[in-house]
Amino acid sequence: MSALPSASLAPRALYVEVAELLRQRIFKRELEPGSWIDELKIAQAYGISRTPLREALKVLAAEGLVTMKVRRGAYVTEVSEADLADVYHLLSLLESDAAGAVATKASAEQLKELQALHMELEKAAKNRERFFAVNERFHMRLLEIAGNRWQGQMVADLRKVMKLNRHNSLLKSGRIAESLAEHRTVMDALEARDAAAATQRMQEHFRNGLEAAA
Amino acid sequence: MSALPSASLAPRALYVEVAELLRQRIFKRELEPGSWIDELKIAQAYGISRTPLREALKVLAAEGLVTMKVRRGAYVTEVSEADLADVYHLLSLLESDAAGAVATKASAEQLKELQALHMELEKAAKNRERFFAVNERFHMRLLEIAGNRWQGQMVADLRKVMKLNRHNSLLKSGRIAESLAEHRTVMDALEARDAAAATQRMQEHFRNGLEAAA
DNA sequence: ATTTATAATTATTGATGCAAAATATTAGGC
DNA sequence: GCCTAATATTTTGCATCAATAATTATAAAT
Repeated sequence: MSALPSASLAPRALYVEVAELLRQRIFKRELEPGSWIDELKIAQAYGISRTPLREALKVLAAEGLVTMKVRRGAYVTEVSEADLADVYHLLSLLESDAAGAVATKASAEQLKELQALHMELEKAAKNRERFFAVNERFHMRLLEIAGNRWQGQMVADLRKVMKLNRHNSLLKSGRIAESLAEHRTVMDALEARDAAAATQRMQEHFRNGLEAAA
Repeated sequence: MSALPSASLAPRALYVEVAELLRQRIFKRELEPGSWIDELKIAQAYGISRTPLREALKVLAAEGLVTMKVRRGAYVTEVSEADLADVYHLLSLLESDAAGAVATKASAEQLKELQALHMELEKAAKNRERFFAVNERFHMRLLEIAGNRWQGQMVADLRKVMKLNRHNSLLKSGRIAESLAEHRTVMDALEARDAAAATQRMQEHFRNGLEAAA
């Protein structure tokens, strides 16, 4: 029925395109956790065949967003509170390590870039939607600068899984001011080139986030 | 031409089966890193269609074993020395954290289990092939006991990627005795329920492994 | 009335076919 | 003799089709 977004400049395969669309629908909770994903319905709605759709579902399964059951199709993954704690623990471990790496290896330009993102974050404090978007960009840029692509991929996947849980602490508006203050201390440590401090500040940032979620 | 292994007790989908076969062929270097994967050839060799094969390739791509290029098919991932260092770094981070968790939360039975695996490892010191197999089981069991399924999945995937590199330090026979001694110190820390020590011993274990690879 | 067995419907999984794109090959021109 | 252009072949990617398995509904028997 509805046409898919036209091919971008760098033409992606259809299954990649569909995977992205489904990701967004899952994050928007149009597809609820635990619910079955009707292949036929979605294929018809998008006006595509089931082949690229099934390939897209396997990509999402690898990311942890959907769960494949044998002969029963794909289901949106349900993330329990315990799961959320596990994911938080890993994000803390991986991102605090990355912060330490950035403190030592980042170029002056890269630190400036992070500083700019942090300023943007401060300006976005009133707009929840925008705050979360900029916050995500800051964290992912930090991982990029850390320069370990496997680490970056893992953090990206974990952050996706985190979005599945509605009790995601980052959604609590009361946390924004505190979150911003913690970010500031991380930036300070980075600019002081203090790896140990950067690691610890980032750990605290996550610990506070988890406590707010509990 | 050749028939696939018959369905096991818990029937898996064909694409899962094929993914496992390809994994083994990649680890055996029948499919060399950097080489192109001929879909048609493999599908015919296994007597299957390209559909489940393509799904299997996407699973392997998610694990990092193969790399998909748009309109150019699948290639066995090439792992550089720099990549190997990155992977080692992450394994160190994730597994040392797991060791700390196990030191505090493992039951007496679970520690006994690890102890048994370690004894098996000592007995396998002369047989390289067997040593590596038992070593892998020990490390993966540790992750299971740590109880964070995402962490376990990540370590499993990273270990697969590590196997792609021929200069994998674990393949150096000279390291076996040292590796065994380091394992012993990890076990001691676990049995002493000393989380900090367990974490540190495991970190050292990986640091030594990486240095041996360089 | 409840349970079991059988039949029908529905959905997943795997195979086949087709079109577009990329690569290789060959012919023609400079 | 080499470079360029056109053609042919190969291969990916998507769609359609067929078959197998599972679930649901229905009917019969205890």
